[in-house]
Amino acid sequence: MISEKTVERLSLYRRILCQLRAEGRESILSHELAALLHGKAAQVRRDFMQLGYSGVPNSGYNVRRLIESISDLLDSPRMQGAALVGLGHLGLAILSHFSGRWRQLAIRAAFDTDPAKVNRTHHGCRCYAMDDLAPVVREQNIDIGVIAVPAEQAQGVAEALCRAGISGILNFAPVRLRLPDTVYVDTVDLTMSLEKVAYFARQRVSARHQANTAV
Amino acid sequence: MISEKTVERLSLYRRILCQLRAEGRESILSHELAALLHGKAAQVRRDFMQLGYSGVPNSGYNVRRLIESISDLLDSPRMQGAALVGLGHLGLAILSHFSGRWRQLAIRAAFDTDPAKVNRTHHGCRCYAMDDLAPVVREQNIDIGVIAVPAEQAQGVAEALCRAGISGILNFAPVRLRLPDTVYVDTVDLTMSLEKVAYFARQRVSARHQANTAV
DNA sequence: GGGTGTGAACGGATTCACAGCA
DNA sequence: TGCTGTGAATCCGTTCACACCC
Repeated sequence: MISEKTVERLSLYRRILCQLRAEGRESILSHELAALLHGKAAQVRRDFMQLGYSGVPNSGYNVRRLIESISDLLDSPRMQGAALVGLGHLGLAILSHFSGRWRQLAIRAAFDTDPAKVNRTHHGCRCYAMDDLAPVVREQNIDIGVIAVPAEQAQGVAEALCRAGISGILNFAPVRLRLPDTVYVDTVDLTMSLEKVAYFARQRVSARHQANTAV
Repeated sequence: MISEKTVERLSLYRRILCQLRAEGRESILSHELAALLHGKAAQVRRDFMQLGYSGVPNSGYNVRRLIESISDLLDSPRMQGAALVGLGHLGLAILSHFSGRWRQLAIRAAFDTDPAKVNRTHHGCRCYAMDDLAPVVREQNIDIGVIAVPAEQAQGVAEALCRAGISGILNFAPVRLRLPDTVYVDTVDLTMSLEKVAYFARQRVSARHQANTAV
C-alpha cells in the first residue's frame, strides 16, 4: 500500500523531526521540511497525506504528533528483533551503529564462524556459532536478518535465515540473493555505490569544465 | 545522459559478466542475464542499447566485449582515486572491501583524527591526519571522497573535501549533506535501510498470514 | 524459430496548481 | 494572506510488442 520510496522518506523525516524536537521546535511547515530533505513541499505534504496525518493551514505540522504518527506506521507494535550474521569489520560497524539506539528494533544476536568470536559479547551483543542460528532466531523471536559475510557465503546464509523463519533481510554482500518472495530483501551494494559515484563525479567534472569554457 | 538506475545496473551486469567470463562463458542472451538480475529481458537490451553495444540475434552478447564496453563507460580513462575519511569499523570495512580490487578506481588515502591511527598503514592504505587532507587530495589526484565519520562531523568533513576539490562523495553518515551541486553526492543510510526492511518484513508476515487464512 | 533493437504503451512517482481553510 | 490537501498534468523508468535479422 505505501511505497518503498515513501517509507524511506518517512524514516528520514522522523530522524530530522526528532532533532527538531530536541531543539525545542514545536511545529514545522511542509516547505521547511522539504528544504531540509532537498525535496519539494508538495512531496512532503503527499507523504503525510498517505500517513493520514493532517497539518493545520498557516501553522503547519505539530512536530511531536507527527513523530508519533510516523512511528505508528514504521515501528512494530510488538518489538522486532534482528540477527546479524558475520562479525568482520562491517558486522562490527553495523553493530556499533545500531547498538542500543532503538527500542522497537534491536540487533539481538550475532553469528560468526570464527571460534574466537563465538560466545563472547561484542558491542553489547552476544555472538553465537552458526549452528545455533535456527534455535536462537526462534527463541529470541527474531524476524529480520542482516547479512555481512563475504559474497561466497551470502546465499547459504540467506537460505539458513529463511529456514529459521525470518521475513526480511538486509544484505551487504555483493550478490543478488535468490529467495522465495515471502521474504523482503534489500541489498546495499558498496561496490555499485562507489562505481556510481565515480561515474557521476566524472560527469560533473566535465560539466563544470564545459560551463567554464562556454563563458 | 545515462540515468542513475541504468548506471547501477551496468555495474551489476559487469560484475556478473566477469564471473561468467571466469567460468569460461563466451556469450549470453538478454533473458539469461535478466534472470540473474531478477529483471526483464527488455530492460537488459535497452541498457545495452544505451551503451551502444549491439548483440547478435540468436547468439546474444559476447561476454568479453560487453565487459569492455561497460568498462569504457564506467571506468575513467585516467585512474580515479578516492579518499576515505574516518577509520572506525565502518571505514576499515570499506577499506578492506575495496583494497586492491580495481585498477581504475582505488582508495589512495585514509584520514582520521585518532593519533593512534595516523601515519600507519591499514589494509595497505596510508592514514593521514585531517590537516593533511587538502594537500594529499591534490598531490594524489583524488576526486572522490568517502565519508565514514559520525553524523555530527559529516557536514564539516564534506565541506573540507569540497574545498580540497573533490567532485563526488559517497556518504555513510546519516545526514543529508548540504553542498554545492557541482559535487555529486550519494548517501548510504544504514538506519533508513534497516527501518525499511523492518517495515516491509512486517507487511510480508501479515500478507502470508492473510494468504493462509484466506484458504 | 528464436533472438535483438526499438517505437509505443504503460505505470508509478513527482510536481503543478488551485480550492478550501485558519 | 499563506498555508494545507489533493485532482490533474507531467516526467521518467519499465515493459510490451513487433519489425528485422541470423
